[in-house]
Amino acid sequence: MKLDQEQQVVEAALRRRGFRWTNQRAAIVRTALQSHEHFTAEELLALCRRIDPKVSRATVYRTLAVLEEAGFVEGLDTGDGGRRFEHVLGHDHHDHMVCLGCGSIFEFRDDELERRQEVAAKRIGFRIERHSLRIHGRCRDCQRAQKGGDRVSG
Amino acid sequence: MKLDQEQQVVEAALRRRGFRWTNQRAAIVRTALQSHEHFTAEELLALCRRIDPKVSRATVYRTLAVLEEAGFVEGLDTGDGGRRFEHVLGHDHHDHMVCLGCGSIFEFRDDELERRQEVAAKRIGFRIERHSLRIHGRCRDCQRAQKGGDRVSG
DNA sequence: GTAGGTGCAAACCTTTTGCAGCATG
DNA sequence: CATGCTGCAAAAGGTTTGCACCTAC
Repeated sequence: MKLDQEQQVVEAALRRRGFRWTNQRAAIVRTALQSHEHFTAEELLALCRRIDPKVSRATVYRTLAVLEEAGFVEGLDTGDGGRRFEHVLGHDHHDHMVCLGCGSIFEFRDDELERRQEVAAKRIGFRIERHSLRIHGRCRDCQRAQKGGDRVSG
Repeated sequence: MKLDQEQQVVEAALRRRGFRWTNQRAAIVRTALQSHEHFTAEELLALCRRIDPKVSRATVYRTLAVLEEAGFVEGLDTGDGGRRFEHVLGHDHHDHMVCLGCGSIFEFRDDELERRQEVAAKRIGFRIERHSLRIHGRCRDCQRAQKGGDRVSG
């Protein structure tokens, strides 16, 4: 599925829900769809402003909330108080491993993992809306680089 | 293991790392150990002040950082920008479901879940140091309360 | 024409920091 | 008695909100 087509999917979905389709939203959606990185709200804002320099921060946040609610975007806490987002159109759901050495993010998916979570939730009558599994550790390269260097204090 | 004993474990560990043992830290550690809830920094501050009314917010944050670093406390993002903490002395590892309706936190543990993560990590040569699985959704009670009220707009 | 959306700036909330004074080791 | 810790208050992120204006439908 290509960009224009994806954008139309989002547009249609939002309209169907009674939202208006504004230039700002078009810019934001298009920018988010184009990004194959995990972006912050601030980064998204900067990128949007290349298309339309007067998109405001507030609109980016408001639109991200709409998109998240509609299921086109997923947010993940970075662990330092911030959040990053990714669009999920054409992606399968996946989880993340974050390298503490270099900050790289590795995506992975395991159906059994998903299933076990459903089971655990069902057991207590909990309805899952979303989840975030973040595994922190060291990627292959950083393990190699770290050999012999264990910290004790800052 | 009882409270005094646990507190001494923490004290000894911090001293060993070269930290001083102050009244404030004693109050904070004791309060954290006593709490079998997931507390926010602000809540911890309020509780500490019952023991010692002049403990400052800054000290609570600074001490939480030390405790987290030392592995006595674990922080978890609540998904709304905030964080909650729990002490891990005498606990097994577990994951969390956070209710978006009422904020309740449910703990659960699934060995297979842990195992699958190890497998996924091994597949790409990633070494896990820690992970956090947070499931966000609605608890049983909040699902009931929400029935029939599907939002379309704010 | 009228909701709903937008921009701006200020408010918010949680966490961090600079600095002078205090208390621990 | 030196250094690390503390309290205060201000600063620093990141996100939300009030309000008047604008625009899609």
